[in-house]
Amino acid sequence: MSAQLDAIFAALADPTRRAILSMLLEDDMAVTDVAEPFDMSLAAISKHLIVLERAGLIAQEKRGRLKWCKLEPSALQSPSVWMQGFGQFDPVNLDDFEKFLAAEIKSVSSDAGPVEQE
Amino acid sequence: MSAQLDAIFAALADPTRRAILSMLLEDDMAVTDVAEPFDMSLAAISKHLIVLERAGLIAQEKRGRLKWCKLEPSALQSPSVWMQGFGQFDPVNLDDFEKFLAAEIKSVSSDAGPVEQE
DNA sequence: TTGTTATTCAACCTTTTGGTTGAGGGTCAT
DNA sequence: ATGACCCTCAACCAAAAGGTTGAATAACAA
Repeated sequence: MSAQLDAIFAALADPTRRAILSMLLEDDMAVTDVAEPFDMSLAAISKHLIVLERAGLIAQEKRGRLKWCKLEPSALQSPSVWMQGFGQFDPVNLDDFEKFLAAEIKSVSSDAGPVEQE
Repeated sequence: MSAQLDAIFAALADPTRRAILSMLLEDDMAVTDVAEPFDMSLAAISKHLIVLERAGLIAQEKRGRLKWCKLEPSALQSPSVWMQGFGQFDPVNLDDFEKFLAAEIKSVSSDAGPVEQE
């Protein structure tokens, strides 16, 4: 449905949220741990996570007092299919992806996100 | 860069803009012709086209008094690569795309977009 | 029980988004 | 030159987005 694509693309349009997804690619994390590298309030991160969940990009499961967040990569399939129809791209390879991911993480950490260097 | 992904995903998050892209997939069009099927002002469509152009998803070229809009499919490559890295999808095939596109157009025409039926 | 930790909720604020209308500037035909 | 057509600009508006703070809830630990 159209609204689902709306939600997914809107969720992906924010660099903080994309950075969160990249973090979750490595491991499931609790909310506080997701928030740790960002220079913004926990409540703000909590909101971002809700946006991601509404879009179906992550799932959140409460265990004890921690709420675990895990990636739902299959949610990216429909927008990916939608997009690919527009171009005659070469089949995507993981090397390209690593490159983009590295650039993304670097730029996010310098203006919006994880603060590792200062 | 991160800001470019921001702009592209944000541009794709609106169903009117996605419908415009789908229309341009079939043919280059002038602004007025792009606007014709939509139930909104020409100025609104003009703004949508500017958003799409800023994101690099279309190019606009003025010839005479008409301003032609054409798709720039290559702009979709980087976000597509970014997204694909999250899933282990099957290679995308065009049949899947046709299906999604049909559903998209249908749903857009019933709530936000081209008004063919009344 | 008391306190600490984890997360969300509620209220608020500012900026952005998506739409409107009306005026105006090019471009073409007569 | 006059007028019709194509498109954008400017000013405005309502709603949504993205952030804040402070209080509230829930689960564990002492």
